[in-house]
Amino acid sequence: MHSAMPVARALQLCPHAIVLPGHREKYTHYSGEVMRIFRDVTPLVEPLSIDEAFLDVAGARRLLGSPSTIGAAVRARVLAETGLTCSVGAASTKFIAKMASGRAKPDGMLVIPAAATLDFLHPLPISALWGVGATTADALARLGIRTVGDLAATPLATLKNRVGEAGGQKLHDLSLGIDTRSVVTSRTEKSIGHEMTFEHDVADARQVRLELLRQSDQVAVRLRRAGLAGKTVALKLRFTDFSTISRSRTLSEPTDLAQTISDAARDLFDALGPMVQRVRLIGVRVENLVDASAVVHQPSLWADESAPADGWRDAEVTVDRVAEKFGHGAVKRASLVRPAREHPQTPPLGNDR
DNA sequence: TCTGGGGTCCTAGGACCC
DNA sequence: TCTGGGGTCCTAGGACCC
Repeated sequence: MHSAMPVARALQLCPHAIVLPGHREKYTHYSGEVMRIFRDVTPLVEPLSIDEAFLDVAGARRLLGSPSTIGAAVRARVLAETGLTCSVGAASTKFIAKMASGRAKPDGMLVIPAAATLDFLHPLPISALWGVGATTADALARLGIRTVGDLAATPLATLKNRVGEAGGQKLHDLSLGIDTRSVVTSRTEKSIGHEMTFEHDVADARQVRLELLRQSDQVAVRLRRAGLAGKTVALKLRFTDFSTISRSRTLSEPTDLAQTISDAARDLFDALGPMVQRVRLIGVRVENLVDASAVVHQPSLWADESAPADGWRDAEVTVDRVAEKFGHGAVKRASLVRPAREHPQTPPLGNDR
């Protein structure tokens, strides 16, 4: 058995295994404790996931000692204060440090001095590189590239040809130990979403819509807690045969409201037409996040019942038609194709609507 | 081997603008 | 009337990570 293995598969291999539920709150709590210890060492901490972070200790060396001294101290403190073991990788770049910590697992430490970087890197299989998964490893193997050393000896143009512009450049740089990224302490979230696999695949569209409503609500709550609003609503569907599709719509302004998110998600779902396959998973995600306090709310075209009926209704119909035909992103331009003089009764719509 | 839920980043094509 | 090159935005899909 190994990590990320489906429980069903694990039980096949090990029928007497005892399966325990997860405890997210506990993991979040301990994550906070561990990150606090990291921030005691240096303020330059970049959390990478719930249980890892980059620490820039360049400025702390005079005070705290060599990288291996600092690493040993961090490991000792985490164990003493949380009871958890952890692994440390130390190197002159983030990428090498990350790979070193991977080689140090479990419960170990590996320090790679700058001068030893290529000796450490080149014998490793390419699959050990951070960012190289099964697909990329296969594609490179077809070029006869198996180790990081092989990669370093491959012309950049060949790599770009095989795995794309950005991917090729990244692989080339990494194989030479080049990584100019610095430790970034604050990163803003790019998207917030929820998804869920049904217990049994679902054939009833109403049940799917109900779940979309629930997820939209959860996403909206998380957006508001984070003080964020998002402009794009994305729907994800996975079917019985595991095929997966996504549909998204960009709104005319960012939202953190469950109703707006849910309306968009439901529209995207309904636009797919009648369900031909049973649904295995659905998800709602809001992307293009911005600081909610920066969002200037335009008067809503749909909700304002005090507006002169004719003008609003007229505009509403146009906007609905445009949105239906060209997608919600096109609504911004809708008002531009209807000169105001043709509709003198239409109230001002605001600058960009 | 029938495959969770949270994310990030990249690509490619089309529409559109200057 | 047909044309280029650079750039942005939007959408769909996919690779990858923990």
